[in-house]
Amino acid sequence: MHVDCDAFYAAVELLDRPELADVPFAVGGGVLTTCNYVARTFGCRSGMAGFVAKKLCPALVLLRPDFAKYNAKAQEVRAVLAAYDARFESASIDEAYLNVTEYCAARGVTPAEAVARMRREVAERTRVTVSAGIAANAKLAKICSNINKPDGQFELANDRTVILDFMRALPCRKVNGVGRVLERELAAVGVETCGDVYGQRQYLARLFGDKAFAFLAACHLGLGRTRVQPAEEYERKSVGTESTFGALAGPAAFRAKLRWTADELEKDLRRAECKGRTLVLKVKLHTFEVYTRQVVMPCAVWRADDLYHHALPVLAKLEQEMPGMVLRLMGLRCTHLVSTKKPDTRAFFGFRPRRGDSAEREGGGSGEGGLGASDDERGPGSEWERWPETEPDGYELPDELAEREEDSGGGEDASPYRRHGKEITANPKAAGTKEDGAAEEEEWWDCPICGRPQTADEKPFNEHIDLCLSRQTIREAVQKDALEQPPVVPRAGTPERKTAARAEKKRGRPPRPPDAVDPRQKKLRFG
DNA sequence: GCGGATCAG
DNA sequence: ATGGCTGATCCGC
Repeated sequence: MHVDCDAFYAAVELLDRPELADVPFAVGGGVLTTCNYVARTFGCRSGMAGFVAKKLCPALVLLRPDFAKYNAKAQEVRAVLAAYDARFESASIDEAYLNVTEYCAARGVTPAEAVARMRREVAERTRVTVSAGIAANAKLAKICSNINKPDGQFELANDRTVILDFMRALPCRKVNGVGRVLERELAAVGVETCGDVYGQRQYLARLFGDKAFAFLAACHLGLGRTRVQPAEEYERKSVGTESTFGALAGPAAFRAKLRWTADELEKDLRRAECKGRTLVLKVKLHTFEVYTRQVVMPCAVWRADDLYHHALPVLAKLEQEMPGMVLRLMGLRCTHLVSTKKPDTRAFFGFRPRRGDSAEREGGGSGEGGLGASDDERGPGSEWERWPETEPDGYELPDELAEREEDSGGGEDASPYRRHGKEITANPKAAGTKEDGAAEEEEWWDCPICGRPQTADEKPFNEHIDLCLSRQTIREAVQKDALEQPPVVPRAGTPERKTAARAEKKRGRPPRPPDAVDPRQKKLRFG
């Protein structure tokens, strides 16, 4: 099931300020209309630029957003959701996916009954209305939650024929991951609904790539992921900050802005409890052209001084490339993150992020990128996420796609990181349930090499130290390497250190047949 | 890997 | 004349 709060920011504001009920108002940039006035009059969707809305509706009252308030309310809503699926997945501040299979089985109720009850409970406890979609997978549920909005629900039967009929008439754009661009490109080849995909299938892979084709095929068939997991179990991949300003020119001004940006990024990295080994500089010219340039740093950093120090040459080079450039935006982003958090022996080397399977995830995220067509772990009753053994609909899949048995796809729908607030908080306990078992005081031993707390257990602790020592050695070697011979073009067959590191990295991973090559293991990461 | 581009909220 | 910010993925090279 997918739940979506109705005009969330506006709804929360309305609780505080009932006098707004009669006036058209919006929060922040987007037009969010509990008042419905702007929406009805101008037929706009919830995401309209504030200044555009103001032009259309001069009486519009724009409120300054108060994210602390919205987050607090979101937690209230989530506390209710937790009673229906403790492992629900927050997709953003006002959206979530729930698997209510167990809830329904345990109580002998239908999904529609459970969801109706959940929506009633949310409304009673939080005074916020939510809409919900009930369907066989996340992709369908997301679409369905928009059908009877606001304050409604829609169930799409878990039936092949019903689903195929539903998809046949569904405009591609309704599917999460199909944006403006792809919509237009598809329309250009006669594909406007998901049903149209079938007729044009012979062209699609060539035109849009295998990933997009697999994604579109999944759209036609109504396939999507069925796994739902708490947002905090997803691995964060980057932390960045950027800001827009009036026209900015000149090296001195650039440096000042860069310094400020680095300061901001340090704060964000601190909050995210991580540091990064790759630094990406982004600029937008006054002409709105966007450029990014990245640099790999010798080690992961988080301090503003270090960020600035490494970004400055990148900026200088950009200035050289484009003399006299005038900026309207500057941003810095760290990727190849290394956690600076407390936990956990296994996660330490980035081998296996806590949940134990993220290393297995691969592409297929949210964007159009979210074109991942195949799916997560197969759960019970999840045959719709599986490619049929034979292709009854006549798709001829490239082998690699058809055979993909593992893999996650990671979801074509909203990324769990998008939350308008950065931190990803753990799911709250169910509302109305007692605080069972206060989290026992955990004990940690600090590793003498990396300084990170480890579980206070002798055997894993010693194993960690072994690992840490070898890792430290490799890191130092690589760094020395990088410093001593920067311009040397790597010759084939030389770098035994890399080989060693790669072998090292495999440790702690689940065993894999010796000849099976996992392309995802290519990356080297040092923390 | 890098850089550009698309997408979502 | 549809903006700004954060984060993710995919493609071509």
